Amino acid sequence: MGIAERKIRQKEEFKASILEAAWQQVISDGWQSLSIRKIADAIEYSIPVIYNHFENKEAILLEFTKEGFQKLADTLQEVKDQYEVPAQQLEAMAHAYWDFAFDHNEYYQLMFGLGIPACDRVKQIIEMKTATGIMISTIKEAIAQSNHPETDYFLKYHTYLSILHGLVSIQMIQKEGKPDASKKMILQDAISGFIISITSK
Amino acid sequence: MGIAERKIRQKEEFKASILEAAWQQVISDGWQSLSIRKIADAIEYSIPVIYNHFENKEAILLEFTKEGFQKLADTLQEVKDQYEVPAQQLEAMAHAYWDFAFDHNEYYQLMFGLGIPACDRVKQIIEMKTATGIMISTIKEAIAQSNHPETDYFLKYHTYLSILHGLVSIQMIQKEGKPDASKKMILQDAISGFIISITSK
DNA sequence: AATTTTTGTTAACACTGTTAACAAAAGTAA
DNA sequence: TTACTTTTGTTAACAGTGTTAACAAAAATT
Repeated sequence: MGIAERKIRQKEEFKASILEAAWQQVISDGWQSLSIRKIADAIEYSIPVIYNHFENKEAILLEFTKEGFQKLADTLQEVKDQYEVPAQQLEAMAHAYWDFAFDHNEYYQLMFGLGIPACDRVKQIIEMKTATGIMISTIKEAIAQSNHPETDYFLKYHTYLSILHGLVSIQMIQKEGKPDASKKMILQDAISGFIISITSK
Repeated sequence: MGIAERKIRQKEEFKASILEAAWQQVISDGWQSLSIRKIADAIEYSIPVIYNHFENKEAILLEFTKEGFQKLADTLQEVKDQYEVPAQQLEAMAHAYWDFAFDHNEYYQLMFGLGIPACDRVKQIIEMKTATGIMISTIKEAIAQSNHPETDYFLKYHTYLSILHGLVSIQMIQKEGKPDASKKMILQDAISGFIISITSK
């Protein structure tokens, strides 16, 4: 009986079409002006059908948040694989992180900014752990090869991520769109300082 | 004729009472659930009176943002004055920044986070320039006394602020309330690395 | 005392997210 | 095919939001 399978397939397609319409909204007018009504309007269905597929609006945004972390994780892994030395990996990943933030502005804002972090549920985003896992492992490797292998890797990871997020978000507040290449010097400056603090004393 | 003066005084008081009611709302339920209606209810007036004193809701939040930057500037200046050596000043200011962020959580979220930074108007907050001015001048002094007086101070300032904001906001996303003292080691770690990058090669 | 200005209110508009009540279509069983 | 059940979708409403136009009341001015 392929009938049941067709049904769940259609359900998946419907869900995807909702997300697609929602994403269209997000990239054209920002996630703040995303509304259930506009989504319903776009897919030419009534409002409550959306609630058959998503518990609420937050669930839709959560979907994008997950997507964002998955994309970030993929990007980081890809970049990491292009190098051998942990220090080089950390530097390359920092630049990739920066590029991701500005190339996928909407994702980044959903993942971090936005003020509706739904702090409780943040830990339940396993895609986030994927991304952080890649960073942590690289930090660990860098520390292992350094002159101070007893260094607290979690502290260093936290520092690494904070520097990256800080640079990105300060830049985002001041300017919209991707900043010019000269602004990347700030990233280079901060991240090389960080790497030195690990590799050598 | 003290009559005109009384009027503007009353107007000021009214404005202040609006802000007070609003702030009460903010600290009890967060700025996201602040509403004009609740304010009107609290001050026992009808809704439109608020619009006689504030252009819109954003103007009210902007007021708090300014207040926040002013408080931050005051705090930084006060801490800075307790030290002589720029490097020590930078370190102390970093800790003061951290404490401010968590002691005045609501202010900090309005000042940076929140996703409604109203990017256009951000530059018009002169209180922000006051705060950044204090940091920049200290960075300049630190660079002047270093072995590399030709270092780009604006780049270093940007790095300094990014590290601080990054540390704070990452911490805020993961936990609510003030983090335990051990978490401050991360700040210590990052900021001492930064200071070394200025003072010595 | 009449008139203008300020101040405040009521009521509405145009939006939000969300849900209860109900109709229509689709699938199942006799 | 007919009767029944389940899924799917719609209409209409509730409870909110920011904002504003039209109007009444109070205060100040002439």
